[in-house]
Amino acid sequence: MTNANRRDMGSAASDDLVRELRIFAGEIERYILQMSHTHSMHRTDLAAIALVMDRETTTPKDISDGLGLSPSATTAMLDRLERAGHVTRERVETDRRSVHVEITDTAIAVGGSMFGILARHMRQVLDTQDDAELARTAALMEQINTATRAASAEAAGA
Amino acid sequence: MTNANRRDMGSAASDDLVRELRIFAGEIERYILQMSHTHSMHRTDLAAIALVMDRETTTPKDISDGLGLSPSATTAMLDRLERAGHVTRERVETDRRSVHVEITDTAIAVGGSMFGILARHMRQVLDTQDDAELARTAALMEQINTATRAASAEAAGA
DNA sequence: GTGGAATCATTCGATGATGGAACTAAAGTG
DNA sequence: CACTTTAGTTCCATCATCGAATGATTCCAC
Repeated sequence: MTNANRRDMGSAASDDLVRELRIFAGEIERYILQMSHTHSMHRTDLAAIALVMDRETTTPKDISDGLGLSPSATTAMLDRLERAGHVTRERVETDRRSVHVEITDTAIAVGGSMFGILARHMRQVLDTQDDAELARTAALMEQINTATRAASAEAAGA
Repeated sequence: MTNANRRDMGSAASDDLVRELRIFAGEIERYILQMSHTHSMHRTDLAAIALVMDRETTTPKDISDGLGLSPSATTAMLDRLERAGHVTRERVETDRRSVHVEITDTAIAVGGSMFGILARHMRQVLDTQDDAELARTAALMEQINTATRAASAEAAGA
């Protein structure tokens, strides 16, 4: 295999992976949309719950920045989520202009039931794979997630 | 390494990957939300464009089924997309109750520019990886995408 | 061929998610 | 201390979405 051939193969495999990741983003969005209807939850609400779960500490400003919502839309959404028992809000002691948003066990349970069908289908695929391969893929996805988070931050600043 | 250890490691790697995929779904959702605001496009519109691009042939019913929208919301959205020059609609010759939805070059260009920042960040990660590893990961993602599509179909039927 | 049922996309009117303006409370700065 | 900035909320207008109704088309049993 010459260097020219190696370069072509690298760029093809890389492009393939990017394309599959793009398709995954579309497919899982559609899965979540289906589930949001089944559970009568608006999908922006679900996005906010996912953000609160993925971050260590969350304020309304984190949510409005992260999802690109206006402050007033964020307030209205947190009102909905609080009414539904999915989040709690508490004034931050060190900066009383702000509020700390916490996820509830109710929201975690709803989230878990939402991914039940998907988890079953995914398990069928993953159980046929080599364990060391899965570990390497998980490590790669971790790096890709960091890159995606950096891209979001850059897009938010642009 | 005993069988008991191997079993634990396998389930841990599998769980790690599922978790990273879940995180990826959240992160890329937030990236897309940022971009939808930058480009003044509603996120449901983006989801519809992605669906039309990922499927070979699309009708309003495919879109309303796929995204869980009502037929009337689907019509309103296609009106928006058509006005923006992102899709075209043509009556299907073999069944004149229906409409065939086609993506335009304009939409493809907008989609491309939307993923520019993300593509750059991802390229930095992928360029450090072994090519054969990328190819294996791409193949695994392809299977995961098929499983996700099956899960959406099951969720839609439930 | 005919009548009725089913399918498909659209129109219409009501509901509620979202953004912009205004506001209050709190923190930061010179 | 006075002024500016930050953070979240309230109020009101806009528009995305839903359910009901509609018209056109296709399917199916007789």
